[in-house]
Amino acid sequence: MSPRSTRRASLQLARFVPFRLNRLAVAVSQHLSAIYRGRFQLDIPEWRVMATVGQDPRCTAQHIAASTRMHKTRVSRAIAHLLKRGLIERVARAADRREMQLRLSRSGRRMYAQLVPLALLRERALLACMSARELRGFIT
Amino acid sequence: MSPRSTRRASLQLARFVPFRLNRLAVAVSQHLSAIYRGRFQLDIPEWRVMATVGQDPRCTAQHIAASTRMHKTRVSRAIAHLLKRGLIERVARAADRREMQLRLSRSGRRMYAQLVPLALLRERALLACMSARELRGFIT
DNA sequence: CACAAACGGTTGCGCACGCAACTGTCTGGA
DNA sequence: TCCAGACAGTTGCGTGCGCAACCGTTTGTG
Repeated sequence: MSPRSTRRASLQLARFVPFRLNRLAVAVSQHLSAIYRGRFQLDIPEWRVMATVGQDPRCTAQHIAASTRMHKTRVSRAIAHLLKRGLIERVARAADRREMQLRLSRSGRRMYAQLVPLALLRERALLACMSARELRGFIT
Repeated sequence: MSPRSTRRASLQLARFVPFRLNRLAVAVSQHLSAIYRGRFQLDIPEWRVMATVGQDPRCTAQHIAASTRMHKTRVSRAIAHLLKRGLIERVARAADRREMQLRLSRSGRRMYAQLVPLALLRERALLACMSARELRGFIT
């Protein structure tokens, strides 16, 4: 019988699934974050906004917050940075002047075009490495 | 052929594995964090220190940092809190007066005894829910 | 034996975050 | 028609974090 199911259960942090899940996610996040920052000077919230706006050209801050599950203030500040850098543009919608429609600027589209294949490449590399080494052994 | 492997690859954030991994980890973390806080008034770094010290009664801050991969300042501050609350104790080691040996106090052991089964219970519940719904579908 | 480098642990500082409160806009009753 | 409540988005504030610099201790090499 494994130590996990002996009479008096013991807790080994290194085997505790929520902990391992978090550790893995942090490692992956930091890895990608370093790439985004080095290549595009984007942090993760900004990268997510770029990715979301790029795939849905009529999206709004609200929509980004909902689909990425980021806090609306985090979204707001990321958008502010991207606006200042001229990577995205904002148009007030006549139908409802509260919400602002977001879309990539010309330079934003240029960045997005580089960003997408790089992200997909990294995802593939991680999955290749993970599904063999990590993900298989992760649950067991 | 799936949209992911068409000629011009597209990036859907909601399908992007690093993003989903992070989202899942955050959700699990917040779930547990709320429990730890509500039940024991512990945040996550403090909880990790309790778990590590509890399972290795001659451990040191250095050891905690290495095994949990937390930054040493984060560990230091968590230890400071737990000391102030009297949940752990610290003894200078004669062999090397730089490192401090950590162990649970009486009340710390009492808390630890409640903490372990609760954590294992939550892990089991999460795995039951995840391996069916999330983890299976996560990779696909 | 001495001193520079390494090491365990702490602290000052700047920064990103979430909460709560705010502004401006829209909506649905009474 | 009007106004209370909801909603999109922003901002002030307190907090927790990581970096870098620090203190005291140990180690190894001349």
